[in-house]
Amino acid sequence: MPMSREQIMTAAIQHLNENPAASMAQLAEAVGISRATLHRQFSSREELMVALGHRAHEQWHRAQVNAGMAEATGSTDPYVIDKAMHALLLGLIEVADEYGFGLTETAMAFHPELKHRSDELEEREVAFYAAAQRAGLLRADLPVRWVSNTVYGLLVTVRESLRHGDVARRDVPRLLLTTFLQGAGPRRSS
Amino acid sequence: MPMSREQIMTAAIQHLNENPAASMAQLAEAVGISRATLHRQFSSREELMVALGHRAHEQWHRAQVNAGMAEATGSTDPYVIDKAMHALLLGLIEVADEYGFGLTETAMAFHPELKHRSDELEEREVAFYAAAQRAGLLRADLPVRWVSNTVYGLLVTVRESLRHGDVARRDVPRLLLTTFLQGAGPRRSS
DNA sequence: ATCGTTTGCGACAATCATGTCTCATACGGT
DNA sequence: ACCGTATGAGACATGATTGTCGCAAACGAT
Repeated sequence: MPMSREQIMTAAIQHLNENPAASMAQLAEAVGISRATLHRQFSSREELMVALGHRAHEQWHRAQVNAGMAEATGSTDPYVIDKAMHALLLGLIEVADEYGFGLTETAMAFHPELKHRSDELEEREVAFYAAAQRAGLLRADLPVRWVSNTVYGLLVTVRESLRHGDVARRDVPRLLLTTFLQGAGPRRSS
Repeated sequence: MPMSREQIMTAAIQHLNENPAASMAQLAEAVGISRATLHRQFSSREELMVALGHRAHEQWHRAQVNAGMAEATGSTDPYVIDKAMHALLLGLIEVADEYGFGLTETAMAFHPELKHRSDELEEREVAFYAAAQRAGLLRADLPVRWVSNTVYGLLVTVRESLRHGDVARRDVPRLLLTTFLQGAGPRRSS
């Protein structure tokens, strides 16, 4: 049975997470196929990268959908928005962990098609954070794009912490949520 | 007068912040010198990168020193530690902005010498954050390395926000400090 | 004006990743 | 067992980058 594109992509991503600058030859070896076969599935390195980016965006989008982000954005019920925000952040942890190298790799942002899709997804998320601000769930004195970039930065934090083994995987949701919402300062007396 | 190594490095960094994958030819052009002259100052690309990494580490170290981090680490006076933490974060903003490409570029972390120095600087900072935890200035329920990585991630946030023009530069210190210490959640009733 | 140094320019070899191609082989279904 | 297909191995051309070199021109100080 020929190794499917999906299988190749999964293995390629795992290797790219360790060595983002891996060559096609290195990727083929990591996947366990020959360079020729890799080129038969992805005619160029760029095509592979775009395919990976596309799949990462699908995952990202799925995290937004699964969290009910769109509906929550149109809602004014703090409970609905809060629940969506928690679910969204938990989903983003998975994406950041699986496609971590794409968080920082600049090559992904060069392709206009990928950049457009990325901007689109980010835009929806920004709208959601704005709704969370209106509902009083997020500080309203922060520029909403700063909030969005904060989530991004904290996902980099997650990735680094897991890469270095600084924290246990099961602790990450709690760490991310509390750090995002309460910060690292001491809990204020309520 | 020959263009000094320092001048070359400054111009090179500015260009690398825009295009982290720039070739020696592109860097030479950006600096305003010929490729041959660039090679006369830095015999190899690796030497240039190590020199840039070394300078970034110097700046980082300077930020720690200027903040009085070492003394504060040995202190138990919350005021001293708090003052140092604020100064440190403000200093790190400068470093992250100037050497931003080094935040994400993996090439810098491959050279053993640079990695060693980086680990050393990070270790001291971790010790400082631990002191801040003991003094009650940072949450004690967070792994100290998570705290350190949080600062790192928020510096990525700073860089992205400035790159995209999402926030004004003068607002960054306040945004970073309040986000780090209080998070993005609504201010708790004190 | 002259001399020593630095620079830019162009050429050069070497290396590496990419993309294409051929061909023999192994595999799978019938 | 047979046949079509996918695969692996390897060769090949190509392009980009790197690092080196030589030489002529520009520059600076005296």
